[in-house]
Amino acid sequence: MIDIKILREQPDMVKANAARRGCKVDIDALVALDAAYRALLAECEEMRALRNKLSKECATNPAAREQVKGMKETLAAKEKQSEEQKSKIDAELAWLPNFFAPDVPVGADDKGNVPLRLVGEKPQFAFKPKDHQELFEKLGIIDTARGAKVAGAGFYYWSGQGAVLADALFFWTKRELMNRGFRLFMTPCVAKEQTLFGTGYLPFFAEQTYKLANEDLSLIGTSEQTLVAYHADETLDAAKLPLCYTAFTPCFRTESGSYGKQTRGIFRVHQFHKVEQIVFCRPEESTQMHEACLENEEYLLKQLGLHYRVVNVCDGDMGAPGWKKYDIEAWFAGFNDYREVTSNTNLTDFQARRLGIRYHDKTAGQKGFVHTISATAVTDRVALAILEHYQQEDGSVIVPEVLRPFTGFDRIVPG
RNA sequence: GGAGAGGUGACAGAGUGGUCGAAUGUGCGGCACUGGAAAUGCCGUGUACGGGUAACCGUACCCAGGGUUCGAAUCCCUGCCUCUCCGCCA
Repeated sequence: MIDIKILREQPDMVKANAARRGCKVDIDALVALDAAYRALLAECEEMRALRNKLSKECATNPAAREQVKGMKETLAAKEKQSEEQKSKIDAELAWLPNFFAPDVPVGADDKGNVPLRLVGEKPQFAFKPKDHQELFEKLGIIDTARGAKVAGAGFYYWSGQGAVLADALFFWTKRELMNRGFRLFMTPCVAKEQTLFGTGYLPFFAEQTYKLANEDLSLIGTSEQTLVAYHADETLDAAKLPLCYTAFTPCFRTESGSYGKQTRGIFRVHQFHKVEQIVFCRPEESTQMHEACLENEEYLLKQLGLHYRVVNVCDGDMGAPGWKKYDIEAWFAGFNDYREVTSNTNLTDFQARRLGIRYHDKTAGQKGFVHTISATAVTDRVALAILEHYQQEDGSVIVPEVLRPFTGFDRIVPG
């Protein structure tokens, strides 16, 4: 949600931003509606002030009672109209996207993302590297056929050494983040509509969510939803900021409309697993915290010995809530390409406004909405990158050293 | 799942139709006292929206949504949540 005052004071800027983001809201009509609403609201408040005044006289003055009675219907009608205008304004406002950081590149889709740096070495193979699907079939560590049998296409099982690898990866990641000041959570895996709205997933990504029948609940698409909304309607003490939270949860996405996109293996699925980084911070800190989260992501990938690149995501590839976003694309030897493994967005006050997450600096007497950062730490995709990166000619996979204390083995072998 | 109790400001806790945005206590901020502190005393201390350069003014908010009434924290209905007891249960 953007500040409606910006809409009033700089409608042209809002209009330009909406155009750039492909937002179809009629800004001029919205501005006009807001003006009409405020005029009507002033009328209502005047009438209420008069009513309150007369009501106090009722005990001693019967004439006042008759006068107030006469006002009742008119006031009720005006109030009803102003409420209708307000909800219409809110509904439109909910569709307005966040603004962009000045350094967000222009582009139509992910091809417009700007690579910032390459890190690590591309692994060299004396043989033709397999993609992760070939590998897990050979190793017997991921089972998509049985996933489909039990839950449908897009679901899968990790099993045996593969499940241990994924488990070790997630466990290790949580420990690393805790060492870097993150508080670990286990969160609900379902959330109310208000939560999805507040975090900016609704109304923008409604088709992506699994809604439970006959309940005001959906499966979470990410623990960002439950972690950010954790502080909904709260005022945080600025002295305690930034707050850095992490959680591991499954993430459910319908992926409707994404057929044909990188569907081989389990790259794009209905359920994946993620360790998340969430930061609540003061507005002036958010750029720095955004970079800090990126540094955490890079640290993890470096420790795992993976080759990757960092890209500055362009406007055409960024969701409506985002102000600036970095993706990290790891090298997938079997695909012979870089593919997104993590994503890191500075949402500024977009979510905080919707959820009512404020901060109060008592010493400076400063108040406002916090900024939130939402960044991946690792997901299953990182495990897939490990498989492709560390594969051997015989189809076995070497386990990255940092994970060995948690796997208890240093090589995944067929079996 | 059954039975009961209850949801008021940062917290505790009054208030059962009007001058209540809300007593009192604690906490917090300021001042006084002190060599300094404790204790004590005095003053102040919610949020949002609208209007105003500002001092300030108005409106709304006592879980949420409806209703009764000239007027609702207070009465009625519905929902949500919490607590206690019983049952069931990983």
